[in-house]
Amino acid sequence: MKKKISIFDIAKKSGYSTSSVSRTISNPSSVSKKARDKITSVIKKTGYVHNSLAGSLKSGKSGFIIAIIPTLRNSIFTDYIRAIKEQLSKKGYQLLIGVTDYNLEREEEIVRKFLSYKPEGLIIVGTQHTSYTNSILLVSKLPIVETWNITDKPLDVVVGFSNFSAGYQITDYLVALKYKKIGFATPEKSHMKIENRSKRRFNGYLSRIKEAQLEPIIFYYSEPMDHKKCGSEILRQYKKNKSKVDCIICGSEDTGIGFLSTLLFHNIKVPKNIGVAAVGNAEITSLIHPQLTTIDFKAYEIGKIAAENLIARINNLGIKRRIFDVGIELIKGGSTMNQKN
Amino acid sequence: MKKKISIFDIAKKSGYSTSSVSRTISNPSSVSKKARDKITSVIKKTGYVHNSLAGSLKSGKSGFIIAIIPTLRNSIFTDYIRAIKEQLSKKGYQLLIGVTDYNLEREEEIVRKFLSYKPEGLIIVGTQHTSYTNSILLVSKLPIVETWNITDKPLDVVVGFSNFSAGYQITDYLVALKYKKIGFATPEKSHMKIENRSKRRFNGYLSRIKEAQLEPIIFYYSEPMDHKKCGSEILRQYKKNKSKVDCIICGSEDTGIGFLSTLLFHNIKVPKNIGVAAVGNAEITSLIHPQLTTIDFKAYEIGKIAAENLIARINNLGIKRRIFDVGIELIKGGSTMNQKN
DNA sequence: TTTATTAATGATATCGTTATCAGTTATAAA
DNA sequence: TTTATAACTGATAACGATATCATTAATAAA
Repeated sequence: MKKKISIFDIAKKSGYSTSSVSRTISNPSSVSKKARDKITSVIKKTGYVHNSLAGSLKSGKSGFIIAIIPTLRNSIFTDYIRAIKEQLSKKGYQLLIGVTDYNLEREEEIVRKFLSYKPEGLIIVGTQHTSYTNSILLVSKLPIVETWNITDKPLDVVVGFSNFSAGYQITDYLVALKYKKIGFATPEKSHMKIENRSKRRFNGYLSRIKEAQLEPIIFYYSEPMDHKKCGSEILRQYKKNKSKVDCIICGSEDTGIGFLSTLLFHNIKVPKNIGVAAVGNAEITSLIHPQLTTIDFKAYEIGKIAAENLIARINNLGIKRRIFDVGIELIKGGSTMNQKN
Repeated sequence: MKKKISIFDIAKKSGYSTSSVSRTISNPSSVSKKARDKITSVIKKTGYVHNSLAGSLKSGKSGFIIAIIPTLRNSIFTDYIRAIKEQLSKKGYQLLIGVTDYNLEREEEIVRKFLSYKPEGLIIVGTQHTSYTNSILLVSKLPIVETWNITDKPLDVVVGFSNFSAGYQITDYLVALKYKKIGFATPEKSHMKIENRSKRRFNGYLSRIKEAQLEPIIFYYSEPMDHKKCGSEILRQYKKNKSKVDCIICGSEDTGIGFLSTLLFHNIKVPKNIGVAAVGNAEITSLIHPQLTTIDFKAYEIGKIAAENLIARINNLGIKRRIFDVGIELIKGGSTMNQKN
């Protein structure tokens, strides 16, 4: 059994000290060219592989960043992770991903487990956590960025948008289009235990509906379900009394996509027979024909800004702002009628 | 500045040795209930967080698994990662993800960097690597699973499917549907530098076309492009001479989706005016109306089997099989005409 | 009761780095 | 040339766990 090669072997073979070898690896410019060249060539020749674990142990810097998300099933979160990953890679940080499945207890477990990797920072989806999660995060004194939901009192930094505003704005657009009977589809009991996003979107809708002096029309569906099932459940309710509603806002992009494709499948014309819109966006909404009218959450941007801020915070660059509202974007698709100018 | 609490502090405060504390953490059943309870309570009280890095250093087991993928932009790879992540989490392994952007030099860099985390295994997309990558992987003696493309001589284990067969099977289906003028859209110069997947799919098509004594009709588009641009480029070529082709197979799911949605946007009826199919699948293809006829690669399954095999290999469970062909699945959508029985 | 066996505990060396500090050599200033 | 400063190098002690081996306590067998 051959013993593994360590920094000592490189030191011996190159005629320099372990210190110089270590420096050559982590900060080459602090070593003379002569030494650097010699050491580098020995490393190549021997096939030596640096051990980051040992390095991190001594230096106290692991280079790990934790990102905690509810699921990998939804493209908004994979876009978000992609943004984070890109930013971190640029700066040499390693990403560790935890998936909670929308479960706060699972989140707590993950946080606990992941803290043992001695991360330098943490990005987490949501602003609501168990009290134990909150306390260990606080005690850890780690830079933390909470994301998606704007809150007044973040643990540290928060990057997101207002769900109320999302619901409000999509409704506002439909009101402007002169829809008079605007419905809203929302899960009966939100499976989004992590936060009551659905409820907030719904409240935004309600608020705008009242301002317009219209009647709220509510469609409930039970979760968890896949796109298509949600769609057919809403369709069933819609069919019961078509004249009562001229447009339906789906509380999430998944539901919107499912509902729209269900309508198309049943040859119900959109937007001629009924308008469809959704709070939430995904690449796919622009590929369906007609394109789905949505509120885009800018998942990528949230991830990007969150990661940038986390890195700045880790490196103690004076971060003053603690709340970043990245806003939302209205995407006007063909699934609702055209604006009359 | 308060000193950080270590296993020594827990040992002292609980009246047991560091050995017992360590055992309580990593193998509780090897410690008496009395000791375990005492130690556990001290850990809770002090808020002690275990340091996996130090543990890994001594034990030589990091618990890290590396997965290297070309991109996070494509849902087939996020599904694949999700499968891997799920399997690894079950067994307590940590996933580190590297993204190559379809670049073999980048892949080499990533492999080198990631080996410094002393992973216990590696799952990688593709079977073609730089010679340097191959050599460090071989030297590392790590369990390795290559994925997606079946190859005769894997580095270690390979899990995937045959691209030739994918091209062949979709063509076979269209032939069976009595299409006579079947076109194939493929990138002029594949941006998939990592392997010539496109070419292999195309060869599968050619092979079946010849057997059917039909004429091959080729559409080239230039990459990299987004879905929609590919779609309109193919549309342009199609429009030049509509009578020459009654059905087009797109070499990738992205292109298929883009082409189909472009056709719908231009009010060209599918499959009435033209049939559309694609090699490759994504959740979205079933949500578009009409549903896109595709060859599904079973991304999730590849990831799952790859991870399961890697874990088995790490734990030295007798793995005999080295090549896993997970096959492919024909999804019959409405974007091609119905089978005539 | 005595002996054999098993379960539980502890002392200590060690994993492979880097931080720290001390020492040496090279370069610039006087 | 001498002195001051900067650039480079090296010896050594950690970082915080766990593996190993030795020891003691508890239980079963004789």
